[in-house]
Amino acid sequence: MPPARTTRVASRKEPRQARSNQLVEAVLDAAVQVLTKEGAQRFTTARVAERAGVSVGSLYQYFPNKAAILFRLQSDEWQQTSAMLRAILEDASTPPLGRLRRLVHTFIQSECEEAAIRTALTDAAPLYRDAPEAIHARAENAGIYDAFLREALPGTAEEERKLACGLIKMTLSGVGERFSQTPRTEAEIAGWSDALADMLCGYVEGLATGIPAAQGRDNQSGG
Amino acid sequence: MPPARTTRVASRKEPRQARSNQLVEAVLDAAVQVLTKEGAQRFTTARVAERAGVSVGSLYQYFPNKAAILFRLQSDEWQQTSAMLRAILEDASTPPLGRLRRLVHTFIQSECEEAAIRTALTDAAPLYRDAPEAIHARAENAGIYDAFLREALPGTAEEERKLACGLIKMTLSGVGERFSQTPRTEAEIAGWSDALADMLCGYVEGLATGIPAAQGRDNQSGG
Amino acid sequence: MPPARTTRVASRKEPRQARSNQLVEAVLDAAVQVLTKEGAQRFTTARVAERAGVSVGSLYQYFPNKAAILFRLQSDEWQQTSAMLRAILEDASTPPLGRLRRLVHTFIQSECEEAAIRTALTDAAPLYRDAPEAIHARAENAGIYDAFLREALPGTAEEERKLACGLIKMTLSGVGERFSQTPRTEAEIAGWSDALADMLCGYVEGLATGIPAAQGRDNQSGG
Amino acid sequence: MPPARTTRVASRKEPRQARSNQLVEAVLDAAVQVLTKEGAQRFTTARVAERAGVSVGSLYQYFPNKAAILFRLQSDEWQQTSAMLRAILEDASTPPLGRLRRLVHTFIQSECEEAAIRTALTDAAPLYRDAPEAIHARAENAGIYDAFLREALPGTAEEERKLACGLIKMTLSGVGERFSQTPRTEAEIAGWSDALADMLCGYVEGLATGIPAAQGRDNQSGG
DNA sequence: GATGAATGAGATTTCATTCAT
DNA sequence: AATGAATGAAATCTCATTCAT
Repeated sequence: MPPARTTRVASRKEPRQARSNQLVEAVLDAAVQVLTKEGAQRFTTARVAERAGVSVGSLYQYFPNKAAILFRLQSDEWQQTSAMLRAILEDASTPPLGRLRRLVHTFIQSECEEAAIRTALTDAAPLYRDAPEAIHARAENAGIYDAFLREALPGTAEEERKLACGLIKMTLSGVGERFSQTPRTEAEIAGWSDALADMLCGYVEGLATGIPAAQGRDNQSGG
Repeated sequence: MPPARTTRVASRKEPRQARSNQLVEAVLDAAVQVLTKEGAQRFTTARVAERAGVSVGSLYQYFPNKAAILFRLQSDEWQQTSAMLRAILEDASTPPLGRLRRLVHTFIQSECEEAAIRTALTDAAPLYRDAPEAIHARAENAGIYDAFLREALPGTAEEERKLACGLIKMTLSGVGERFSQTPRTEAEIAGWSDALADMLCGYVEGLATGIPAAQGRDNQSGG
Repeated sequence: MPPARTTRVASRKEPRQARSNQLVEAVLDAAVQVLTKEGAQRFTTARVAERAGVSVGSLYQYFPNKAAILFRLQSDEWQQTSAMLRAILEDASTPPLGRLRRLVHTFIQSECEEAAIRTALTDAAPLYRDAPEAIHARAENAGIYDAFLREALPGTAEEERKLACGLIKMTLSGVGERFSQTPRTEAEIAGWSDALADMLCGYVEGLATGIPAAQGRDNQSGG
Repeated sequence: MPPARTTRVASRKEPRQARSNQLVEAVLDAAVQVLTKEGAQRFTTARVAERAGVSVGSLYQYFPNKAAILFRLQSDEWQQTSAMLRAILEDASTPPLGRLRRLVHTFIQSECEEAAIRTALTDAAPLYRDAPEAIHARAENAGIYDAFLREALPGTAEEERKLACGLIKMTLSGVGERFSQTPRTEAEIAGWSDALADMLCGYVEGLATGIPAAQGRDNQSGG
């Protein structure tokens, strides 16, 4: 990969009424529309400005460059996902694996609903991916998973937990991304979510019992 | 998403002579270099031709457009992966879950080795993704997984097997992609591969015993 | 002939401000210069922009593509011709054949004056000819001729008049085009115009008297 | 118009068996096909060579450049027209105006039949038009017309005859070109040809009687 | 004589960004 | 603050012609 002229991606001026600046909202809305209706290839500042009903000049008053718009969109997505994660994984009224299963269902469902924008954002990722803000943002929800696993697997070693955290996270987002690439029926979503939850819960339970599903390891017969 | 002007992506002429093959090879080599050293954004036909030491015109004699070069790269990747899949999953001398575990290790290892080019190809995917050749190519190794699961889970219903196939495939590639995004040590690779293999083997074994790791399901206590 | 990728040829934005109009005018002026001084072969957007003293980008802000510039030039030509046609053929103070004669003179004169640009535009015709706007524009002055002939030949059947309309129109433009291909003196222009007018007036008069100059028809002796 | 880098357009080597060289014929056939099926825009030497089943190299052994192929096509057309002209206008067994009428019918008919190739050749004209060979070739059939008019209008002055020659020629080719631009039925062809013949015969007869259809002249009443 | 791979100038068009108004 | 006209570098792709084999 290239030295990646790291584009500064944070908003140029923080609009005084955070989140409520109409222009910023209009631009972000328009950006989503352009992205989903025209694709990442045709995502141009001119098109976004036009659809937002503002001038390019105004657009550039709040976003230092094109990447910043995309990053902001992605940021919002991440924030929503974070909130969902937190709401589900921290829900003490449900046993841990019940939460994990619910998380899987909710996450896959939302991935399918947002497939269009997510695909487009992924396509556009090279434009904002390497910005420091993006790198930082991605690290964020690691903590939520960790707290969850700390609760689900009380006795586990730090290292092992970290690894499990990462694996669950990657599996969820990787499968979510791929699964939602094709349009899905509600039944399909439910079926796959259950299967994925089975897999993840099985994994976590294996860790809990200390007898990891070690089938296939060299010293084992494996099925 | 947009109607996606589907680019034809197949090679322009089937080079038979040594000279031409050299040119095609040179272009593909150069393409990999440009992609990994400069990134998908700066992947231009002019740059590829220059680095290959040929003229743009020559390049266009063998590739109808830029997407075709990228697709060819991706195609080769897929073919290698296919071969690996087949070699490992069809190895009758190893018990099924042993093969699955070996597959995970080999796959993750290779993902890490090829991380740079794979990331770049992913970035460039919008350019060739919708070409009919690409769509067809992606469907290909489904059969290998299916045969494997048919052997590993003899009694399973068609539908259930299909789902498991898809889930394993998506998990493997999703986790592989995400894991290899950061540079990894050999130890990390081994550790994560084992964890991922544990998860997948556990899942398959669960299917085999007919007692899916149903923890967390609504009618269950969940761990 | 080929399916002819029909280029949209209408102006990109309707320039309202003085500044923009200036730019459009500059481009059109430059286009005429390039066309006449360099020929249709060397008529490129870059050259036009350069001669107009604007950037290519600006040019493309007002014309969606090269064809649109040419079409606009042709359009203007057609409009001028239309106006001339109308002014002459609708002039009630002159007897019909007098008007026809005057039309011939004026038309041939103007064809000779604009020979250079007209030839160049003809050369470039393949670029805009098939655009819907062009097809529509060409049909326009048919009405003027028709009204004229209705007056000159009151008793004639619809069908016959239509044919005469077309014939006169084609003769005028066909001869005009060919005659103006070589540089001409004023005397030549006058002489040929008179001859052509003689021919056309004779033809119309023949239609009027109902005794078409049927010489040479199979049942006739023919001179 | 530009100084027009006058391309030498004559064949590079006169193939020994004049007109019978298979390669030349194949190329010319292919050229016609490419021109009519793909249009002047897509008329490339590569395409012509491919359709002719020869290599570009071979093509360039007999034609010095692309323009030469087109010119040769046009030349052949002109030669055919010349032959037709001569056959009809020199036919002593028919009275002059009868011949003229027959010429009109035959010419218009053939224009309609060859519309496709003629349009394409016209589009391509800028490529060969200015070559000395082309300029010379165009002047050729003037003689045939002149001899004809000398016979039809024995007493006419040199100058007047020259003018009439040119006018008839331009009218015929101009109307033929425009009329054949739209597809026509046999009935249309017959009807228009008669009308055009009426006009031309009327004109010639007017010259013969010495009382040119002077309607519309300033000192006349004009119908 | 024939071939066809190689060339590379050149054409069209797009788009992020600036800055005068 | 807002506008949107202007910029011009850069990207993709074509094609007439040559020349080594």
